[in-house]
Amino acid sequence: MAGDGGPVTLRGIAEQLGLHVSTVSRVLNGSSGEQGRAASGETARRIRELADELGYRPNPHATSLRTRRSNLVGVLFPRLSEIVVATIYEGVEEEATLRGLSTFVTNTHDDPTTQRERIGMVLGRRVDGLIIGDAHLDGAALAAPALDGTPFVLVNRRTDTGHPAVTCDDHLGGRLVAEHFLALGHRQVAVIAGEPFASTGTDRTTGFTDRYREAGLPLSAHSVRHCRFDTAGGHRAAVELLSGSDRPTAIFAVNDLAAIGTIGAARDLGLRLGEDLALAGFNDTPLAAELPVPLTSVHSPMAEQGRRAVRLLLRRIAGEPIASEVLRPDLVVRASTGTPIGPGLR
Amino acid sequence: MAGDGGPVTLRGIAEQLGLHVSTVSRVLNGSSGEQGRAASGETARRIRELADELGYRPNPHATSLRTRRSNLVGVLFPRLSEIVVATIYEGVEEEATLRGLSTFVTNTHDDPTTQRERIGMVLGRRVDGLIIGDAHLDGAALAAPALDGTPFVLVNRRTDTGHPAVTCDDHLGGRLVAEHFLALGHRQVAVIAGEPFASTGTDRTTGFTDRYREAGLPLSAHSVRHCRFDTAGGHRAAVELLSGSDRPTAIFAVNDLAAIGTIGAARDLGLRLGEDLALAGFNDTPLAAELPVPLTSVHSPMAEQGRRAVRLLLRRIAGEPIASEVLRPDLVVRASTGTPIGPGLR
DNA sequence: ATGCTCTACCCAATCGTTTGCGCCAATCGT
DNA sequence: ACGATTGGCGCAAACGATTGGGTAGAGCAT
Repeated sequence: MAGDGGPVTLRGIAEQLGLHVSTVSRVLNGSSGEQGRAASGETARRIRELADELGYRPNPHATSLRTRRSNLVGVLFPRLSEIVVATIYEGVEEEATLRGLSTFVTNTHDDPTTQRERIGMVLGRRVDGLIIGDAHLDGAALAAPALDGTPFVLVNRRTDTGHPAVTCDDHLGGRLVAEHFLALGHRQVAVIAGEPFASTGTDRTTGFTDRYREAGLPLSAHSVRHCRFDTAGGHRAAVELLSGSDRPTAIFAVNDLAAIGTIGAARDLGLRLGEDLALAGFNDTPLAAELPVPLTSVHSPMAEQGRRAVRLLLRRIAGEPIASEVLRPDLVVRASTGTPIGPGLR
Repeated sequence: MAGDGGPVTLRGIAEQLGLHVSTVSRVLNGSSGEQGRAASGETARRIRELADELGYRPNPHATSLRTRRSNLVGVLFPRLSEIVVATIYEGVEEEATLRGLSTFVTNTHDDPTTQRERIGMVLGRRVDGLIIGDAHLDGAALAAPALDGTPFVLVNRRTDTGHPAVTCDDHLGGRLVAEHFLALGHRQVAVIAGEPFASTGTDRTTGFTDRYREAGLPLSAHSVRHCRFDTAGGHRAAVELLSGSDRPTAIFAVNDLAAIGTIGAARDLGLRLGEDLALAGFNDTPLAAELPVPLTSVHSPMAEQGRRAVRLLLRRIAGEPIASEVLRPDLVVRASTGTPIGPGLR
């Protein structure tokens, strides 16, 4: 029962029991070694009993002030309204809760100024570490001097600057799609490559193009189109690709949203998916399967990335040596890549 | 330059300047009234100069401990991976940042136990208030005794228990769809109604059914199907509705995800959208426009709900009297509701 | 009786801010 | 010239928890 006269504190409990606050503190919070030495079994029992009768909850501000540990982590993402990101965050939250951490999550819209601002903001809140999901390949925002000292790990996107990261093996994902297209006999293909600063897009793209090059069918420069990671961006890019003279028979969109934009473009141009045009996306979002023509997509373990990022960060905070982790994707073939248009190629 | 020897504190600044920490505190933080009386203009200037040369950032734990105000708010949602929710959260975050608040946001999966747990968790973090986006109509989780004392407002969903809320006028949204269907001549219609505990679904449904009843065409009980707010749920419900004997010519799905599930079902049953079946969704998510057959949907101001919820909460925290707010939706007609199948009805 | 070791506690400093009050000197009113 | 202001600060007590040191008494051996 709270409300007897202000929130219940260690001191309140100590006074009611005629004990000293330090004794109560040790019983309620001390490392199990201390617990024993702090009070007799009987006293400890009385303390614990009263504490939960009163609904005692330690004041985190006081604890953090004293211990210099906040059990807070900052989480940065471009935009949570993208389902991929939101799903990663679900994993982050799940694992964080399990470990007694709370998270500040914030949208940076991939804008470097906002990124720096938000990093400053969470640092101001004295987080113990950060999980950064909006890294740009050049790692620019991570060079912020303010960051040094505070541990962080990347998730979803890596940088070229070698910060520890948990990612999907995007390069492999791209290869899987290429492999599939090749098996179907597609020789004229294109990539909707996403933003050039995001490793997800570029790695998936190079995975794909590498495989085609190995097959002796290198992609021309104009068959790789960058665009925003959303439906509108995918739509525009697809229109450009599909209205040229040498129209591709298959398109790899590096994420499902761009793929959906591509579907819109194909519709506008009168192309039938899986027949006139093969299309593959990435991330296997729940929508992929429900589309009128179900979408072939690369499945990536998103929530798992989030969980692992938390664990990795925790190890880093503890000062243990850590290494980046790469998770394995796999291809889910559906109707949008239709049937072979020619003999398989190798 | 941080790192000269621990983080920079008021005391550090005060000592370097030969002043007392209280003076520095007042200059840097005092209400503008205090600022003037705290130090001479010259002294104030020196303080401010040194403070930002050293990159001083007040320790929020110390401040919160002392002032009993954390500038933290807890935000509860069923799942952030739903785009509607994520968009509302973007509004929340934007406004919160503007007001100097930070947010803890958490997913409760609409599970009452988790809801209570998470409420306990954010309360344990000593938030100044909560924004609750996962309310159930019965308001059960909000009766938690722990909550009393901490101000909160609802967003997106209201309860029957009269807590202050910011919502879309869902009832009106449902009416708009009914109006549209009636104008197209649909007499046999059905609703995919979402979860029965969420006001969004039930209000949209009754808005719709009320209008049809007024038109002299009351819906039969089995033309209203509850389901989960996701594509799979929509799919199942649609299959049930569409494989019965008196198949509806138009379906109102109370959110876009359920609508997309319906599209999948229609596809499986060989029904052409906008021709054999009219379909309308709700929320006008970015996908709606890109679908092969663009989806008619009710547009609702989602981010704005989030922003208003923050402002409302702030007023409540300040002890001002507040009232619920209802935002106006509007209908966006696209190809999925096709052309009239008969003379318009009234 | 003396010294030792436990057990079961208590003491007090500390984390970094905020804020009511007090104090000294200079200025003002008369 | 003398008391009353007021400008410009300093003092110290909080806020609630943690933690390195006591210390008093009991029990034991010498």
